[in-house]
Amino acid sequence: MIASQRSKARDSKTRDMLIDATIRIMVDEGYAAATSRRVATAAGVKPALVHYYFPTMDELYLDVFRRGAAAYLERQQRALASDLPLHAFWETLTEPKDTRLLLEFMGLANHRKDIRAEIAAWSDRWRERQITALDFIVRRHDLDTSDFPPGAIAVIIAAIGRGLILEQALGATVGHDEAIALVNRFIDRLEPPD
Amino acid sequence: MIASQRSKARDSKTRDMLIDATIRIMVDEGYAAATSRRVATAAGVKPALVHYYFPTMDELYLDVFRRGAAAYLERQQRALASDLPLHAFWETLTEPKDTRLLLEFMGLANHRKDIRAEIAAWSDRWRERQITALDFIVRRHDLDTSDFPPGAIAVIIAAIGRGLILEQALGATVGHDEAIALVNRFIDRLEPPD
DNA sequence: GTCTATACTTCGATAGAC
DNA sequence: GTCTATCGAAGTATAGAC
Repeated sequence: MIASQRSKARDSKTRDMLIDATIRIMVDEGYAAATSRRVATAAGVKPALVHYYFPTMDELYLDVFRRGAAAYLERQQRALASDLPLHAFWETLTEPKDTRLLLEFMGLANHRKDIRAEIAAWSDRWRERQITALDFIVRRHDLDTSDFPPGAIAVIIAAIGRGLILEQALGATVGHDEAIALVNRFIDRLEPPD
Repeated sequence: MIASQRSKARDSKTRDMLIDATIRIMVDEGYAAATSRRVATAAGVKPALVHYYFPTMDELYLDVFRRGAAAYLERQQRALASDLPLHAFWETLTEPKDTRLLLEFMGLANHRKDIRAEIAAWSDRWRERQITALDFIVRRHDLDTSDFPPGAIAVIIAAIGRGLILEQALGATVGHDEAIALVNRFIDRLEPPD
């Protein structure tokens, strides 16, 4: 095999701890708080070790993102293949921790241009799978795809899920309960339970 | 008057230039790039002057936010008082620069907890005015507020607007045209032009 | 693999000349 | 009001001992 001697120690407990620590800090305090020193301290090691595993901080961020992005895609695909795919998909979109992390990476993308392309690529990948599944769902329930364009639905409910999480993080929740109820009503109509 | 000798030079050309520079940097490169040195350079002055007008960086950020927030509220109210308030409101939500800046502040809120309360307070203020106006719109068009709960509509279309801007910043636009078309269809139905 | 030690940069902030 | 000069803290990153 050619592609397996890239970086040092692809699978290592310490490496995982550094990644976990980075996630925790990004979610709790924002991407700007995830410095090499902070990450090292949170993982219980010395700063130099961060650079042993990740020569630059961008490589750490990219590794964190890629790992999360792949796991997220798997979860999404599981949701979209479940009994009530639309309901399950909506649940993944409102999972606080994952969504908060994704929002931080979207902010980081604006700050570190090198990382932006990676995030954009994964966003498109997620979106395309969502559209494929939603298209199937709409057709299965004998609905018109021009009344319920899968692409539009994917964009919209993802935006709503993230918007709710974003505002919740601020502590601003006026209208949230009503919005959630409305989304649930829509989802139940498009994909009746039972 | 008592409350007018707070900080130095409330109205000053240099002060305005610093605020403008901060906005520009935050929008283009993210809040983490808006350091005292970067802001000073962008405004064509020396870093010490930033601290003359804004003793701490948090005070600069708060000033930028408050100024933008107040202007935004005015624009929103103008939109909500126009001929087609819902249409006009939707336009304010998809204005790229303002929305990008707001999203940066939402990220900053996660990084600088001192600033979070201010943003949350303004979010609630915007939202309440939106709900008041939407409630009026829904009733005027003889629609049922239980079919179109104003709070839900406010939350949802704000989330969609921001979501579109956020993804556009990444360069991820799959499904956006369809989503915009669907929103426009909804808005036209709820508030028919002519 | 993990550490100590260190180099170099950038940050926020202050003192004091002009 | 604006600058020069400077401080101490924190940032990324590297060299080299263990």
